[in-house]
Amino acid sequence: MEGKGISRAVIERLPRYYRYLGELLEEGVERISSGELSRRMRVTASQIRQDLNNFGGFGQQGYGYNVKYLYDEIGKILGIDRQHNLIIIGSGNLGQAIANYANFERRGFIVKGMFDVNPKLIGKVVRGVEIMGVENLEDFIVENDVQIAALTIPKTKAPEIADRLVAAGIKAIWNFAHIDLDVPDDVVVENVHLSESLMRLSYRVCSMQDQKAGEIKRTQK
Amino acid sequence: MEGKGISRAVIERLPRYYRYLGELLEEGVERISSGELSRRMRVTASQIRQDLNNFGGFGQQGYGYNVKYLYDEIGKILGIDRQHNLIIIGSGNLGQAIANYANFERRGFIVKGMFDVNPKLIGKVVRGVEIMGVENLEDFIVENDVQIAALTIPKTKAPEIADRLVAAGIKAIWNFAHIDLDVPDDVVVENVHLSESLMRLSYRVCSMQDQKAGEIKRTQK
DNA sequence: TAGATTGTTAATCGATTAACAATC
DNA sequence: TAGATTGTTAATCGATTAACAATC
Repeated sequence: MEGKGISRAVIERLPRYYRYLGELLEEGVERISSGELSRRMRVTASQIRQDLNNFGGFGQQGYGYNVKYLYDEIGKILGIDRQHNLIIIGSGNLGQAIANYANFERRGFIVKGMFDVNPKLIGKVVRGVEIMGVENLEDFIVENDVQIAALTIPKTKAPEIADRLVAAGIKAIWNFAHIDLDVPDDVVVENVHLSESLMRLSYRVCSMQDQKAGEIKRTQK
Repeated sequence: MEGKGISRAVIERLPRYYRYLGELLEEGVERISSGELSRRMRVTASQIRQDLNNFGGFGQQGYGYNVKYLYDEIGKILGIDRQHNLIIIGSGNLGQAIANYANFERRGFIVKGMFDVNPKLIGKVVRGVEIMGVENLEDFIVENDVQIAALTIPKTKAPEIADRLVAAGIKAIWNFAHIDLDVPDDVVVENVHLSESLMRLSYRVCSMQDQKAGEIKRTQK
């Protein structure tokens, strides 16, 4: 499971493979060929085989891939078989949504604690987890072996909290704040910039409209 | 503003440029060169100039780019200057987070309505918007000129609702359900698969650990 | 004018697709 | 064995970076 040398593009696609294999598993499908998976996922069979072979040969000539086996192997590659302790900083709607969701999905992600600065939220219990103030953040991280922090706080507060997280030895930040965080090389930051996603959507809607308008114009000529 | 021929990679980067220009604007910076922006954003100056020149020449030799002008132009390209009416289907924590956020950001996105199937939520008012049942979804879309629907419902219900949205003439779906939607070519789907984001995070944390373990091993030899 | 910096062409790099021998 | 399908190499395609003439 050598982590290096795997391109960003491949890693981006892995979770999607995992999801489709999970669906196949639920449907009771035992084996699948790259060709059939390619039709379902709307990617080329070549790409599927290339991607998987970054991590080893999981298939068998003339047979294809065993769904359960491949599913488990990708799970291992993604590290979903290991336990990840996480905390959520910012316990508003987004923080609570993530708490529900991370526990729900269960695959190795455990919400150990939730934090907020709002006194109205502190003390409230979400999915069995009590919301705490951020004063003892560092102690909590160390005592509970927390690896991942989800950051769902305003961008103005994010850099300061990120620094505290890093100092406390956090391994990764799941960043929902609308700002790029500056952290050491050995701390992973995974950004979810919803505003940027919405802007891309906007762009695509507009360019679709322009395209249609163009077509009409051409037809009328 | 020709929508076609622009590569996906460029579109992905546009909102980030917009965000950095917004920050510069707040800092009171009037002009910026691709070189200086490159240092801030940690991308190559070449890439910045190439990206921008997909849409026209916004700069001036020997001077650089006027921050306010470039900010506005990218806003236009992204379609943020136009008004987008949106609805949110699924009014749980995630739906409410989006409602707060979309109104908050204001840049042309207006939450016209919120929907849910849960009777406990129906009738509740979030940021001045009342949560409705999904019975009259289609009428609401037509009457309110709704272009975008955010889908924050379980994956089991998503395909059915997506079909209804498409039939009602929606232009785009902001999809938070953990499933790929099957819609006609002229309907835009922008996916936010949080589970996949979390898996990528997990992968990167694990491969970082493996990398470190490898380094220690090598040092000890 | 001289210096700075763009816009744009050319070179490089990496990712995707095609092809096919290996093999179950 | 014959057919199917992988694993893998080679070919193509596209995106990024470098270079530099144009020009403010």
